[in-house]
Amino acid sequence: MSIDPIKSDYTREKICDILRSDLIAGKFSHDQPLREISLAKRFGVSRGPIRDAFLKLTQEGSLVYETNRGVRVHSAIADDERKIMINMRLELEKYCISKYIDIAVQKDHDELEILLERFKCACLRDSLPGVAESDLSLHRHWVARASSNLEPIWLGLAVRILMKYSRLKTFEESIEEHDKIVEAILLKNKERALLVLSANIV
Amino acid sequence: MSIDPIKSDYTREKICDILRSDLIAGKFSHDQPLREISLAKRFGVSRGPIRDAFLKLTQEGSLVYETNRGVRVHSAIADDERKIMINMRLELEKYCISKYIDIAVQKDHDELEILLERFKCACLRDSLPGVAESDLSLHRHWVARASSNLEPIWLGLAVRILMKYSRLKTFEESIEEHDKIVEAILLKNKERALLVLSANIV
DNA sequence: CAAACTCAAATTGTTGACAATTTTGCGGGA
DNA sequence: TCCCGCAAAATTGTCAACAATTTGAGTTTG
Repeated sequence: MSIDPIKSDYTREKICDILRSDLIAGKFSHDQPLREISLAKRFGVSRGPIRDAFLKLTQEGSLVYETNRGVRVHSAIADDERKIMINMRLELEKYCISKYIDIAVQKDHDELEILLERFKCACLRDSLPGVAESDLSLHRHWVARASSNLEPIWLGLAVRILMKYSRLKTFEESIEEHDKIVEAILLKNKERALLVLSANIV
Repeated sequence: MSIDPIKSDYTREKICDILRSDLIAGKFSHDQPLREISLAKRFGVSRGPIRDAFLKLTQEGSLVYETNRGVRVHSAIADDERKIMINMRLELEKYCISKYIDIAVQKDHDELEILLERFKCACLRDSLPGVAESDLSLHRHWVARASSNLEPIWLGLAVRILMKYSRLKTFEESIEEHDKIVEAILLKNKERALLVLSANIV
């Protein structure tokens, strides 16, 4: 299912994902307005799908919308807000990983390893948007699998947290951390998984 | 500002708010699909604004979207998911109320009392959608004022939490609880505000 | 009788056009 | 020089039409 990587027609989902990783990677500056027309041209679609993507990203909190004035990149979060968010994300993701270990089947483990590999490749290619996207996809995998209810809430947190500090760690550190997390999951070692997760989300 | 209650042209924001309170009030059943055309007719607009509202509500987590199949009402959350959400919401709203007490000016306090009054009226009129909407507006006031960054995250939590248990308390209890919260805020008594808030969010 | 196929109806996805609003640039006057 | 207006340009808001996809009833076929 959905194995068409060459297909170049952008649906609203893809546009949303691309814009999100651009946002996380810091390709836009804070408070910068995003114009529907220019992005429509960039992706070769009309304004409809762009508006859809804007609305999703607005709800996630990375964009701000004002009536008749469109959207702009959200301003940076304060340190105390960031602390609250990290605590929430950590609590949430701990619950999800714990549950994921319980319910994951072989097929999930296969997908997990693919996502990890994709993340490593992005790190080695040193493409920041790619790293941001695959990092998010990896975490999103176990969150979504554990609870479709918590996933949108988690996504909003993760995006905002990553937006500012995405350059904090070296790619080598990131690879090692995610290696440890996935390894613990595959071994179904809950305790260790939660421990290494806590080190990753800071 | 925005005092035009008779104005019958629905912008996407209003449509979104109306649908959200209907959702919270339980007007739709779980897994029920929502059709763009029928809602477009109901609100007297085209499908565009309806789609916008769907995307926002999907991101908040009360609707689920599937490609080419539209949206449907999200299924009920499990008890352990609910616990996680309540914890997160409480932590978040505590932070916001505490900050709100620090930064609120007279104008905010005026608005707060208006929102409380609106909530009481809805309770006495016994209109469940109205109660849901004004309850949310009241809490949203101090959250939004404290942090526009945390607001969308808070909204997603609050909606999902309220969706299932909105009939749990009597309206008299709700009025009393909110009276206490607002009273504590106006007196700038942080400790008491956080205490009564904890009793309200369960 | 059940499974598979066919085709029409219903629904979503996308687009381009037009209306409404906001922003921008340019003079004119104190 | 500064500060209004005012009109043009840019941008968002909404709509109706058409394309693509899914659904469902009816029919055929083994």
